[in-house]
Amino acid sequence: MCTKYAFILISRNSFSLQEKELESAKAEMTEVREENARLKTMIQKIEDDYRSLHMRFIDMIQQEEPKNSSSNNNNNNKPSLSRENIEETELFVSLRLGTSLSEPKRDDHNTTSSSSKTREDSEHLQLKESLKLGLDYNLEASKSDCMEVMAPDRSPENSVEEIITKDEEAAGETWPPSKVLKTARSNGGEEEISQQASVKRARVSVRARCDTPTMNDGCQWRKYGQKIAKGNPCPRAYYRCTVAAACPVRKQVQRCAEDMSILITTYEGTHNHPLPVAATAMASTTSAAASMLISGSSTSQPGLIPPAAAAAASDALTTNNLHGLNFSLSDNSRARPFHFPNTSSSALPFPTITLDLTSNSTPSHHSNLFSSVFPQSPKYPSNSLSFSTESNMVPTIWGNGYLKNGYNNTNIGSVNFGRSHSQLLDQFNNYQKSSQASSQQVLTETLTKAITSDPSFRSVIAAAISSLAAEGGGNQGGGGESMGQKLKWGEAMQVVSSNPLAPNGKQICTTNYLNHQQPPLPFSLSKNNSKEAAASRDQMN
DNA sequence: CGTTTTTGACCAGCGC
DNA sequence: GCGCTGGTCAAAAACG
Repeated sequence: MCTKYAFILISRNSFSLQEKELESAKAEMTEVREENARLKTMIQKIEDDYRSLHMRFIDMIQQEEPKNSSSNNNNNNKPSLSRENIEETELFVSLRLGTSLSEPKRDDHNTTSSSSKTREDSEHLQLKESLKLGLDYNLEASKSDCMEVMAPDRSPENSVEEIITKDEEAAGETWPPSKVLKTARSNGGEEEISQQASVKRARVSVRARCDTPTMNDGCQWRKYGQKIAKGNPCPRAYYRCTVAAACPVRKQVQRCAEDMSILITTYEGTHNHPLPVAATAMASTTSAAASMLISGSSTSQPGLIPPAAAAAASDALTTNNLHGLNFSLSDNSRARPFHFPNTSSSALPFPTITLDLTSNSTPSHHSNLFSSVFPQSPKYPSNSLSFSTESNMVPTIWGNGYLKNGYNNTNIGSVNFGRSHSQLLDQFNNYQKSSQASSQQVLTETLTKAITSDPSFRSVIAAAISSLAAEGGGNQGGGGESMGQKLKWGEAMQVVSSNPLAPNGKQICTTNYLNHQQPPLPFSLSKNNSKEAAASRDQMN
């Protein structure tokens, strides 16, 4: 009797439990629908914004086309190096790209809505698989002179470090190693030397989660040195571009001491040769950041530049240097908190802008990265312009800006896109799932929203566009391909991802965001020196 | 055999 | 001036 009653009770309890679950599921669905509706509205608005912005942009390009054709003639006249004739400035742009190894696996991809976690996972996967960064920029009018400011004489006499093209890192950053400078001086290149000294050096650092020794950026590199840098047990490798014999571009590759799954690739110099198509993606990204820094620092004065000066830098990007385009966005860029430290000090500080596209989704992790990304170089204050993503759909979504402070723990002049972007992007993630909108469209919308809501982000995008234009219009045959090419970042990324092997056939990391897939092997947290890396490489081959 | 990598040496800049 | 550090060179080794 009692047993029977208990059974009935249990049954009823079980039933009520199921009922509750059903109700909660229904409530959840309702919430999701409401959110969906909100997001649709938001997307609609963003689409409108994007269209208007795009139209304005096209108009500006068309307006500037005649100007460019005339100003391009001045490229060989060292247009404004004199303007740059301040002390040599070390510029350091750090871009962080990459993915998280802890990302949801493909197996996790299910469409059930039983939990928000699962939903997020599937959303991330969908985004990862489909999103592309699509500025959708038409290069029809891309005879660019936006980089001409940085483009010095290209006479045959120019030594390696002087050959500056409208290319990635553009902006006149050169690689004037002291020895090369000495050599050039012995060759009687006094004038050139003075130019070199005046030309600012920009560094573009790409931080990517990568389990291979180097990252496939589309170029061919030859290793010429390796050093143990202070504060990082992982050796720093020095590579030189071998696509062209005299290409001055070099890069440093080093694992992050804090998170050895992160590969820090620092580019310096400008390619003096056509870039392979696969290299254009990275070139575009890095040139965007570099040009931003160059432009910003060109207006800076020793020491902290006032916000107005920083804003001027921003404005220079968004208005003057963009092909001379009036990329006139709202003027709240004045509040842009850039900081270009004292360029004449002995410390040669590196303003650092961090495009944090590694997936660091936990706030605590952000804090860690914030303070210790580059612990080995405390002397370099940095500007960190950080673009983080929450998963490995990396360049597809920019946002969730978590600051990475490049070289010390002082958060000076950082630009943080903050949670607003993150939330926005989350919303996009959700929308992406429900609407199956074209990934590129979503991305451009995302960018548009970001552009319209954040002046800093705006500047970066503007610089990216300018660099793309420069490549299209310049002699970067491989980079710009051809005039009128509809260059989309996503396409470029796909090109890269389709080429997981370096030209020399060795496996290198295209970064997961390029591959749109998880790394095949879990990254070992052991000291990842070059030998282990080589072993890993061998294993993968 | 040509190319790439490794690695110790060298150099310059900077701080003390 | 000295030591430290980052960056580069270049010979030797490894690789294909």
